[in-house]
Amino acid sequence: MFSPDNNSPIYLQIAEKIKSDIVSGELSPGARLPSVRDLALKLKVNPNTVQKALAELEMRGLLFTERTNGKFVTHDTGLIISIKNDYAKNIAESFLSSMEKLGFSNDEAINYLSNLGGEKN
Amino acid sequence: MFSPDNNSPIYLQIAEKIKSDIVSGELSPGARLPSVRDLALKLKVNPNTVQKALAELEMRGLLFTERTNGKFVTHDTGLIISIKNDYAKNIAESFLSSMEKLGFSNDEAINYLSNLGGEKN
Amino acid sequence: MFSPDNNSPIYLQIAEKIKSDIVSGELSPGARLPSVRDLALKLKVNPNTVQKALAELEMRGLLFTERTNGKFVTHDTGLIISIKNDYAKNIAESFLSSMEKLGFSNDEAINYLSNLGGEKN
Amino acid sequence: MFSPDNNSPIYLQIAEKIKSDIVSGELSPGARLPSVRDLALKLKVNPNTVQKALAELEMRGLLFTERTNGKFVTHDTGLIISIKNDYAKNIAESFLSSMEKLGFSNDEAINYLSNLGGEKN
DNA sequence: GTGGTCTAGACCACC
DNA sequence: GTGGTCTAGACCACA
Repeated sequence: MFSPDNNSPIYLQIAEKIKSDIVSGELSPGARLPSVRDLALKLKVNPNTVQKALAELEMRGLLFTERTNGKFVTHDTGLIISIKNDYAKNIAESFLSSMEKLGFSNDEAINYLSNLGGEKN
Repeated sequence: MFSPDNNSPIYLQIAEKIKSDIVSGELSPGARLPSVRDLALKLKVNPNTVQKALAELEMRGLLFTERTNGKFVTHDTGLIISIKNDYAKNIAESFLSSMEKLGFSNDEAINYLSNLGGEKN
Repeated sequence: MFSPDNNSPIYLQIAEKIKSDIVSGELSPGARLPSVRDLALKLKVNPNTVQKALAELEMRGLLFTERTNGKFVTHDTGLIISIKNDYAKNIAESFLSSMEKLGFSNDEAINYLSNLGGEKN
Repeated sequence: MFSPDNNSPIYLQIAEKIKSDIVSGELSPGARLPSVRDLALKLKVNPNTVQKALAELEMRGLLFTERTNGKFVTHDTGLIISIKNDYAKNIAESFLSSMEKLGFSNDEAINYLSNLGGEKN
């Protein structure tokens, strides 16, 4: 499920996946996550790895823990939206900056994207 | 100059920098690079690190070596362009995919970029 | 085991050895290599040298790495075969070209080989 | 003319070229070579490099020097033939050994060569 | 002075 | 214990 692929540590891949599930609404505010053990089984990784991934998200406030009961998605939709925007901004800026390094101005980069979408497969 | 920043190894940062200098035309085809030792001094890193960075680029055909004489940018402008396009495509697709994970459609992602540009310029 | 012999750097000798173990089937697809440190001990060279050798093979797709877990032979048997054929072709063409420089036609070169075999076996 | 290509030092490339010219008969026994200076000009390399190449061949007895008069191909045709055979043997054995590393038996290697010749472009 | 190789030894993140 | 990165410093062949 999660490849021990080249660059990115597994726990971050997992955290990323859950984060995008939350931010894109696939995991609703207040939803209960499967237990660490179940997640570990499902993802075929060490429970410690899942634990580390969830700790990451809890630190950022996207999850909270009810002792003895499990881990839940935050109810704070404002936070979710704000995190979503932060990420979007980071991704967008990093995109523009990468393209700039290749010699594309911002406008050229955006045009490139539009054309790419047009040709797509 | 090049710091052991977050995630990316120094030698890759150096390789990236030179790569973009080549594809953006800042380093012309056939241009001679500073010697490995000089680069190392300038970038304040170990010569081996520079060596590793340049080996990366040589592998991809962006550089070639004249033994005892130095390292040079390839004369193959076709290759340079093709590599530039490859990179642009990868960057663009990875941008769209990241944004999609946040719940943005391709069009929304592009719009987001345009607005971002609007705010900044 | 691997000596700084005439011309070829140690790391390439190591890479060659492992490459031929892979293409000749001595190392099966998916097989796990000994750890970099263990190989270094066994071959009596510095771990960095082994690292460099394996990086060569990883680049060509013959190996892949699972971080924290080890290095493995690719499962892509098609690739292995294709690389084997590439090498065979290079070796054969370089043989014919070398013999041609000595004044042997292709047929003469092949005959020479056959007779050589005859004497030895 | 002679590329400062990757692996092989220029002086060896030059020595090889002259050696095969001698061994293949293109340079007859007793023939006078162009002066070191002329060769250097023609090959666009440093005279020292030519000097080193010729010294190599002189050492093996393929050339001899007449002071004030120039360098000449040896008259000893027996030596030329014997050197030719030595080289051919080395090349052939190294071919078989390389192919063996890829998993080809001697017979398979020879067959491979024959087929390659048949398909040739 | 040019690139290239190698060692020894240290440190890091990850699992 | 796994791979990966980096440094410092030495040595070599070549031109």
